[in-house]
Amino acid sequence: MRDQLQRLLEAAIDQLRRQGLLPEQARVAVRVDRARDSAHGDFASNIALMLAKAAGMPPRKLAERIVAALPKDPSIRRVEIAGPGFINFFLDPAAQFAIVRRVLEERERFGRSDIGRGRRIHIEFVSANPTGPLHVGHGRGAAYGATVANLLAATGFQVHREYYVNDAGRQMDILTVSVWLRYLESCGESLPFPASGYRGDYVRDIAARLRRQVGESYRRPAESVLEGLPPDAPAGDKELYIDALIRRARQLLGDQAYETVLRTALEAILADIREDLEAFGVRYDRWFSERDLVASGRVEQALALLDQGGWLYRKDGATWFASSRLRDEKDRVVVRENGQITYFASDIAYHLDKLERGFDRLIDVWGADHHGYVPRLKAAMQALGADPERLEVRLVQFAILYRGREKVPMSTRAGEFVTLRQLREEVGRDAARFFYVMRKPEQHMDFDLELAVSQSNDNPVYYVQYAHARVCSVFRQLAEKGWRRDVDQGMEALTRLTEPHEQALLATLARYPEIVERAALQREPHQLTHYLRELAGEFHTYYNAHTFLVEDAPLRNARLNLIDAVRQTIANGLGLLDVSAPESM
RNA sequence: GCGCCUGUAGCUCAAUCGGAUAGAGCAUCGGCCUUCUAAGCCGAGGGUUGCAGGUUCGAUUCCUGCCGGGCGCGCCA
Repeated sequence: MRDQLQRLLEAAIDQLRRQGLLPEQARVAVRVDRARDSAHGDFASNIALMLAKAAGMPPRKLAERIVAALPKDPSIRRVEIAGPGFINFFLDPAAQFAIVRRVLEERERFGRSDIGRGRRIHIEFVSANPTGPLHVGHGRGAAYGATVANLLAATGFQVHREYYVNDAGRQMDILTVSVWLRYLESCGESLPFPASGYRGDYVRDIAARLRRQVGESYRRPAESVLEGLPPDAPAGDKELYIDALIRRARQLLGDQAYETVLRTALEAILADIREDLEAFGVRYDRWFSERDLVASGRVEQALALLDQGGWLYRKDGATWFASSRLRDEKDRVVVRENGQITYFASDIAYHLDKLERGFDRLIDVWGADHHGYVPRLKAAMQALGADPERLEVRLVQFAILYRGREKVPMSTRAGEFVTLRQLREEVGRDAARFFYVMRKPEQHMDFDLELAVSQSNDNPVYYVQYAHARVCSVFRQLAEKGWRRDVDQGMEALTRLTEPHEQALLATLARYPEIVERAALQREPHQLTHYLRELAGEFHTYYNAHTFLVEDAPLRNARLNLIDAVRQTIANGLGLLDVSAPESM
C-alpha cells in the first residue's frame, strides 16, 4: 500500500514537472510514512514540504497542486492537506479488511519476505572464549545475534550462523594449567593457586573428570612444579608467574599429556556452552576453531598476503601491520618478538576465510568493550583488498543485572558471576530471550530478575503470550458452546468489523511485515518486541470491550477470523524471538 | 588526554533515513469479574527531551561547545 501511494505521488510530481510547475532539479525521494496519529489518516507524506523551496511556492500551495495531479485510486477514500503542508491519505476501510484474509492465507509465512533476494550473510556472535561457562553478559549477544539471524532469514537472506572458538593462545594455556593444578590438588598435592588462574568450580569438575580418565598418571610432586618459579602476585608479577607455570607444566607433562589436559578442558567447556546455547534456542551452522585455522596455515597465508601488499614491517623484533595508514590510531603487532602470532593475526585470517567463502556481508556481534578493535579489523579487510563496508560490526552494550533494587555482583574473580544457565533456570528461556532484545543494542540495559519472573502485567513477555493464550481459549470456548467456526462466512462478513478497536487491530496487523523488514534491515529486534506489546495491548483492549462469541453468526465468524489473525501474527513474531506461544497459561 | 556509546516522566524505556499535540509500562490515585482466562481492561495526574548555541518551514533526532554516566586506548584475548 505504501509503495502504491509513493508511485501515485511520483506520478503527480512528474506531471507537475512536465507542466513546468516544478523545476527539473527539484528531485527528492518521495517518502510516505504511516501516520502516527489516526487523525492524520493512514499514511502521510511530507513531500510538499521538501519541495517547497525548490518550487518557489508555499508548501500548502504546492501540496494542493500535487493532490490535484494525483491519479485516482479506488483504495483511497480521501486526501487532506494539513498542518504546514502534509498530505494525508485516508484509505477506504474496505481495503483494510484484506489483511485478515492475507494473514490467514499466509499463516506461518505472514511477515516473511524475499527482500534479501537470497544474498548470503555470515553472522558471528557470542564467540566467548572457551575458558568457562557463559555468563549473563554473553546472554545479550546470544539473544541479539540469534534474533537478528532469524529476522534476516525471514526476510529472504541466506544466513550462516557461526561461533568462532578461540581455542588457541594463552588463555587456553592458563585454563590448562588451572585444571592441572586442581587435578594435582585432588591427588593430594598441596600447592598455591595462581592469582591469574581460573577459579570457578567448573575447573575442579574438569579436574575430577581428568582424574577419572588418567588416574594419577599426570601427578607430579608439588616441589617439582614450584621449584624456581618467580613470585606470584601480590609480591611479584602474576603474568610472569603464570607464564613460567605454563612452561613448567609443558615440561613436566610432555606435549602429549599437556595436550590431553587441554583437550579435556576444551571439550568439557565447549560441550557445556553448546548445551547452554541450545537450551537458549540458539543454534549454529558451524563452530569454527581457531586452532584448526592456525594449524591449516591460513594465518601465514593471510600475513603473506598483507606482506605482498607492503602492509607489514619489522620493528623491535616483532612484525607490525601498518593499520594507521588505514585510519586506525596506531600500527598493530601481528607476530610477537617470541615468534607467536597475535590474536589479531588469526582474526585477520578468520575474516579473510569468511570473505573467501563468498558471503556478501559479514556481521560480527561484539561486546561494546571491543569497540576499539573495529578500526584495525576494517583496516585489515581493506589491506586485503576487500571493501571494509562488507564487514558490519554490531556492538552490544552490557546488561547490568538487578534483583529488584539491588545490583547483582558480576565479578569474575572467585567465580562469583551469574551464569547464563542460572539466569535461564531462574527466569526461564522465554523471559530471558525477550528481555535481552527489548532494548536497542547500543543502550545500556538494566535486567531485573524479579521483573522477569513476575507473573503480572508489568512483565511484557507474559503480556504478549497471554494475548495468544486468550485467543486459543476463545476457540476452546467456541467448541464447548457447540458452535462451529465458519471461516468463509467470516471472510464474507469482514465488513462488519467496524468498531474502532477492530479498525485499530486491522491497521496494526497490516504493519507487521514492515516491522519485520525494518527490524531486519536495521538489525533492531527491539522494534519487534515493541510491536508485539502494542498488538497484544490492542487485543486485550478489544477483548475487554467486546464479546466475540455472539449469537450473530456472521459477525461472530468475522471476529474469530480477526482474532485468529492476531494470534497468528503474535505466534510468528514470538517465533522470530524463539519465544514460545502457549495455548493456555 | 584521545576515541566509541549514552543522557527523554519518580523508575525502566519508545519515538518510522528531521515531521504534526514527545508515547508506553511500572510506581501513585480512582474505577471494572453472575458474561469468551483479572497474567486483563477503563480513567487521572506526571516533561524546559542534561545545559548553551547553530542549521532548518520544522530538532529528542543533524552540527559545535560544555556537564554527567559506561567502555576502550598491550608484543592480552
